[in-house]
Amino acid sequence: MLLEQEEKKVDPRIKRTRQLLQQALMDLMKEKSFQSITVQDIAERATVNRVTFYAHFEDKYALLEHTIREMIRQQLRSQVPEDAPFSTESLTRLILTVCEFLAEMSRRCPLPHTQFEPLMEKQIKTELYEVLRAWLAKPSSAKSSHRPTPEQAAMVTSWAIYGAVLQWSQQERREPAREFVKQVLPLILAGLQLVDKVPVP
Amino acid sequence: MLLEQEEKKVDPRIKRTRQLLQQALMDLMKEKSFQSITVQDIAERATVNRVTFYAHFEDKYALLEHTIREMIRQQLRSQVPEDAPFSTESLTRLILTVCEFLAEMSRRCPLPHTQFEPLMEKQIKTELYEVLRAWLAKPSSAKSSHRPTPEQAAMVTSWAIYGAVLQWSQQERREPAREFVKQVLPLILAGLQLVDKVPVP
DNA sequence: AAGTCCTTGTCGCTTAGGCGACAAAAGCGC
DNA sequence: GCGCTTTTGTCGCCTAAGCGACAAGGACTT
Repeated sequence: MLLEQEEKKVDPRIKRTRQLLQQALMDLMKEKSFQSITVQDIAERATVNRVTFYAHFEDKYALLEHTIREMIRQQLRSQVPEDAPFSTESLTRLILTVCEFLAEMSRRCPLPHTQFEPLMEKQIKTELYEVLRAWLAKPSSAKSSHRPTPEQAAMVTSWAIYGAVLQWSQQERREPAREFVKQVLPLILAGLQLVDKVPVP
Repeated sequence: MLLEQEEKKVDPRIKRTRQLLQQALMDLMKEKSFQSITVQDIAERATVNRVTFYAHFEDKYALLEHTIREMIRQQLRSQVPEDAPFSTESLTRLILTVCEFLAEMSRRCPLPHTQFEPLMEKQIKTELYEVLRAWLAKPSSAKSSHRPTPEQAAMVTSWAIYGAVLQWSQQERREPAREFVKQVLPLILAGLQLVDKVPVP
């Protein structure tokens, strides 16, 4: 209700420039460490003026944040089609996607990525929260006390999911992701079932 | 001498826009026929406004011309490093590249491409001419009469090469490109050897 | 034939992006 | 410490790109 007509009339040049910048950063990070990448490098690679960079992002850290956010968002949305109905299957895919994302990131940046782990955590949880809130908010129109609000449930669950996946991803001998998801799914589901109208499988 | 400081101070936005447009056209041609592609389609794919298209090209035919020209240029330059010294080996690579290009084009556009064959012919011969002229112009500073000028030789040779390769590419049972090049190389070379300072192998 | 729909070009006006230049702040060798 | 280079931000001025709207031509249906 409050946020409705988003991403409508954005100047296409702005969209393109941001796209170019974040693509440039992703490309560069395959070649060298984030620290050694300069704003100049990014601008050059993106075929964009350095000044233009600053018109869009505070600094390279802000761009990194935005980039990671977009990556996780796209990956989540591709697996969970925006307004899909809630189901244990959707939830499974959701958790699985986070597994793959974290595994991919730790594979690609073995050590140096420890410094932007908090950043990733923030972005991933935020996106998880958005998906979950959208799921839970739909059927709940009746106000029943003694039940958590969809927002509360979404918040708790997003933290729970991230925590579980993080632990999984940090094991050096980790089981297959599918296996892991099967094990933690009941845990995650337990909290959700307290919310109004969430189906019990 | 006359044309020296080319491609220096071109606004990067212009370069980028043209690049985007020609990339968009190439992508679209993998999906549908050139005739059925509209300016709108190209602009959309390139994330560029339709009006901007007209600021750069007369119509889609002009873009096609420019695109083909860039494609053949890049392919030639990648095989023959700009100011490589002339040698039979370079010449072989040159002819081979034209073979591959024409084969690729006729493979990709089996029938519909007959209509822009003249267009391709023009662009390919022009680029061939440029490469050859650069080769032949280098050592020739002594003016000897009764010998063709580098420009004449380059012109004749570019036509000869294109003609030979075209005939080869239109055979339905054609020999391997390398085989073919070996056979016609002496023919091509014969004319070049009349030019000052061209080494006889 | 008249009807709609789409594509093609072209027009001002607005906005984002490119540029040169600058000062401030890091790096870095010595 | 001290120069030296590189990087970082920030300033106006200029130019390319986006937009809405428009007329004019096809193409296709009825």
